[in-house]
Amino acid sequence: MATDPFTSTATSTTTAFAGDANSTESWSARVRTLARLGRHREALSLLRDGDPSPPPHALALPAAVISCTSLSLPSGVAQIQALGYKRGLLPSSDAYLLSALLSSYSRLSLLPRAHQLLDEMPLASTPPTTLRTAFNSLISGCAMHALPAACFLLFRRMRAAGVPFDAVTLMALVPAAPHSVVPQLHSLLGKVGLAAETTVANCLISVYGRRGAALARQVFNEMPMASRDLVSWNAVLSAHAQNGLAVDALDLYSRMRGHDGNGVEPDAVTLVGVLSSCAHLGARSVGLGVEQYMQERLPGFRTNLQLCNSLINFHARCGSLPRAQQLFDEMPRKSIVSWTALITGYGMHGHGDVTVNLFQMMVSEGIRPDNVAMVGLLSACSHSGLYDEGRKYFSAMESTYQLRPTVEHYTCMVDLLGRAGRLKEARDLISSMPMPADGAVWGALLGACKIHKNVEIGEEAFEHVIKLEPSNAGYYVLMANIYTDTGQLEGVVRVRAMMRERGLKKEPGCSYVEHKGRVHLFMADDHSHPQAKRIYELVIKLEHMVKEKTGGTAGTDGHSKKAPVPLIGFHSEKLAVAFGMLNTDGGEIVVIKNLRVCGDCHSFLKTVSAIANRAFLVRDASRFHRFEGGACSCKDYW
DNA sequence: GTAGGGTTAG
Repeated sequence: MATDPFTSTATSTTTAFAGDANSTESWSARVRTLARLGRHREALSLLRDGDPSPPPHALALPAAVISCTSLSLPSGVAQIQALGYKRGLLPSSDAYLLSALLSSYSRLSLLPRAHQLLDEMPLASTPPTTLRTAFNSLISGCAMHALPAACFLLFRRMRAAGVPFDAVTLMALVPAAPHSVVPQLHSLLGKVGLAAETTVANCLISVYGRRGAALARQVFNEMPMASRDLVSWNAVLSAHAQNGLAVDALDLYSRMRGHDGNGVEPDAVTLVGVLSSCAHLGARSVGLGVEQYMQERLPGFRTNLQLCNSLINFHARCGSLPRAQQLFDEMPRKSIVSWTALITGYGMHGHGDVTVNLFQMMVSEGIRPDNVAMVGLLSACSHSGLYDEGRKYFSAMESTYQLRPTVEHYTCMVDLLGRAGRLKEARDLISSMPMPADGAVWGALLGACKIHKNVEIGEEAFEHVIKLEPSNAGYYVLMANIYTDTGQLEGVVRVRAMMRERGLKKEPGCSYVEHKGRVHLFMADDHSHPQAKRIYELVIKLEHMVKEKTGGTAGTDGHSKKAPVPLIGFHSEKLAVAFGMLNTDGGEIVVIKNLRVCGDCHSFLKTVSAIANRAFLVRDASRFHRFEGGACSCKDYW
């Protein structure tokens, strides 16, 4: 191979080793320096072509192995190995060369050669520390190739031969281990006094974090403050962000930046986790603060694909869709994640047409959709009422894109069919699923029954959903609302009794608005805000104006049609909007809400947007509603 | 001079 700087002179490897007369640094040391700088071709040329006096020092060889590995030159590695035997460094006298070779063969997917090399080492006459690093290298190699059984077989051999293990051994084993074994390794680490080391604790935090945040948090909490480094913070923060504990993730972020952080500065990894949590919560001010930090302190962030994707996702899901689009357009390189973030954002805003176009553009750029992109597309179709497109893309999953629909895709389809009023079809789709339906699927059907006031199918969905998620209060509330809407008060009483028996409380609704850098949070019927008096006065005034304008039937939910319409409590979004109107003169008021907007608030906000000539952008639990001029961007389809 | 920790989208 002409491009192979090492094997091209295969016959002269031992005679043509180079020196560098002009350097006071020994040329062997220069090989190492060049390799360390990533100048692998130069390192190998020097080793191959220079004046071979003095002959290469043993310490040049591991560096050369690393260079060959980086350049994917297995034949070069083999030559160095041959040289190692000739010089008596192998099979067991140079621990560094052994480690480099074992790791190199693993990285080059030549595990049998690595095993062979290890097997050649004479157990009795090799120093235990050399054996230890050799085993560590190969265990790490097997872990790299996701071969847990091979890792543990080596570990067992190691212990049977009386070879000591260390933190490196266990840090290779922990991520490879089946989850049930991790606590055993953890206690082994504790017994030998290694669990407190920063790198070991970090490894445990990240592995525990894959299955919930509790154990990850425990390890983090048990670390002495001073030994927590950036990686410790990143690992524990990500553990929370990835397990849906966004509030805790943001709490950790603020602790990290404060006294507890001990001067640790967030990096791109930190910010990816923080932005993801902001996107989930709708924590606009925190996310915008992160963006500012990136611009000031991480000038290279635009070349960091993951970080850019997180920022796009944040903007797409927290209100500034144009900013998301702008960032997307400016990206030098996009991945499917970038596309999916934007697709999902347009979907949440109800721009189904844009979503479908984006999806087609993505495909025409040669990006094959994955399951996540399809969830974004299908849920966009459902939010926009694109019934035919939704069905088309669902069936294209298998026929065109070779993707097997998951339970989430079925959930989107049940939602799509259900919203379109095809409740029986939706129910039949659930029965046809090749996998067991989960709570979300039945919940989607239940939600559709709420929209279409269908008690019969609603009861069926309810029965299933409470078996699967007995403690999710939202489903009981949905069922009770179906009974309310259809005038079946005994049903309401029955569901409320179930909730009481099971100790379930409706999750309190809350909304917030940001104003002048501060977050103003409102709960339903909440009087704690300093401006509460004025806010309530405005809501009551608006209620009266709305009633006049709509002829006294404000709610669309069929709430008591007779005589004086009672105010339907003071839902948090009304309070938040009123606060926004009192404190700003124009422009859009952005409200983030934890639950879905109810029918009454929805028609209230539509009418108020016309009366007051203001625009409200409300992000609820599943999408955006933009109220302007008496209408909502969801076209009453949500 | 060798082996070794953290990352996004529904």
